[in-house]
Amino acid sequence: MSTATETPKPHLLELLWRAAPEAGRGPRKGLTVDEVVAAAVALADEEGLEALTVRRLAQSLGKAPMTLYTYVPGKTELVALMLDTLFERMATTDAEGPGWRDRLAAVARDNYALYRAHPWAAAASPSRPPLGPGQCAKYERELRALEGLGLGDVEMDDALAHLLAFVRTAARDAAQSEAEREASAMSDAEWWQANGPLLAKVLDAERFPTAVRVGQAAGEAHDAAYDADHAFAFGMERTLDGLAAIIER
Amino acid sequence: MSTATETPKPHLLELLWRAAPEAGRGPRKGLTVDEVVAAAVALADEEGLEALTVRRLAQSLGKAPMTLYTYVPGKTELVALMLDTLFERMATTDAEGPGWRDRLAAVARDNYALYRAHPWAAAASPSRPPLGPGQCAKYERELRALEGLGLGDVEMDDALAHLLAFVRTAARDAAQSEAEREASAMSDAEWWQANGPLLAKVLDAERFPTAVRVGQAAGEAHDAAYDADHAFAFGMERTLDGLAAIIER
DNA sequence: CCGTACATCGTACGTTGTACAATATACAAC
DNA sequence: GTTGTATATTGTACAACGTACGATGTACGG
Repeated sequence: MSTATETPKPHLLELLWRAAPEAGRGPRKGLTVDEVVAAAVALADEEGLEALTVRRLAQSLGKAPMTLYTYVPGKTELVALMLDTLFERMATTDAEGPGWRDRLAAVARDNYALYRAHPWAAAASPSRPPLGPGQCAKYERELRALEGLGLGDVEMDDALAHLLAFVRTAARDAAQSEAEREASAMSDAEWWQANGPLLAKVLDAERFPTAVRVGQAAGEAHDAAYDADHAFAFGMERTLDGLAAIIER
Repeated sequence: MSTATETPKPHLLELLWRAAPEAGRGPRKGLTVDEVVAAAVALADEEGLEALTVRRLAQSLGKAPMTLYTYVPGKTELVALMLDTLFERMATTDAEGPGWRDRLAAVARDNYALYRAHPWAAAASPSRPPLGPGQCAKYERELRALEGLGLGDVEMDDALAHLLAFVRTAARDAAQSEAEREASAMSDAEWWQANGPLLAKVLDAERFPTAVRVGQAAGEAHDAAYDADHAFAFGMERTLDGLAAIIER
């Protein structure tokens, strides 16, 4: 009881910063945390977040499922680790001009590209990501785009969070509508043939005049294929305009 | 083969508009779609989306689990129905002033209130919700706040989608951080005691000068309790400012 | 009055994350 | 060199999920 050798399970923070105690007794470890995380990222990239199961991941590493719990306390922590490595290796581009707007636009585009390349990340990432090295470096780098604009520290954090939340949502919506279109057995024509009559009957222009008019215009404009990217482009300009209101005052 | 009596399973649209064929043969139905949906909404309201299982829902209705599949083709369609009834019964408030900004602010606040009252809806609702009667009425009503401002039809749709996406994300983040705080076994003090030393060691101000300064300021300003509502207030003003750029031009 | 369409429901399958206990291994201490 | 122990690995097992399938009973159309 009192002499029980407590093996405190590694907290998430220790894993993120790779601050494991490095014990020496017992058999050698056949893997590293990085290998597990890398395999998980590869699997999620190729087959999506729902294909990332403990069993599949263990299989891809040539181990039994339960073995992974030696390296990671649970699936939640695994996803956090995946996200942080993604942030650490994130590609960045230079701003296209000297102004704050160019810098923030580059930040937005880089994040959008990241989430489009790894759709599982947009779906998985929580509002406040865990404070790993990758996240911290990203936060530092992106905050610099807002430095020297006359904003207070709190405003800088608010502004960045606002921009990043928009990008993440846009990417998530884009990936989702893409997945829905792929998963849908019906083509657009088939869907319209099946549901068109009912829709026409029920969406009369007297009950919903504005909705019918605007909805039809929007549907024709972007034929649902480039819908998501258009929404991102529109939203990014609006978001930057919104930030301009507190920057250029 | 050719004379096979095909029982076409009801499409989602028919369910949303309650356009079921109303067959007369066989035993009486013991429930209605509305009763099932209402019970599902009540269950999700009280215990969250993850507690909404077919078994629990059937139990709350006094039926066997598989019985529900008589009324709804699957869980996906059930959630769509839940969302549409939520939209149909959604409470709206009047704008606080005569301008477009007051109208849009009212739309944003109404949506935020809806998603805060029914957190599962913010988590479940897809980017493009199904075209049920509730969704259509909501779309019509909210578009009217954008009418007569000189925007094109496509721009009106873009602007509304942009605003609603922001609100949904803000509400989702708010609910998530609230849930995390409740689910966390540790209090803030405990967490800090456990992770503070490592964090202090690893977050040195030389590697991350801006991040440390801004992060500390942000952390102190809103002590994580009213964080989410603050983010909504800030983001709403920024979003409206962003839309102003294309409305007041 | 009968045949059939349909509501109801019990059972079962494949899937998930992971708790638990058994086994094998390699270093620390003597 | 031997022994004790911490630990990596793994097989089995559990509870929960959505839902496919088939049996059973009911009530209306012919």
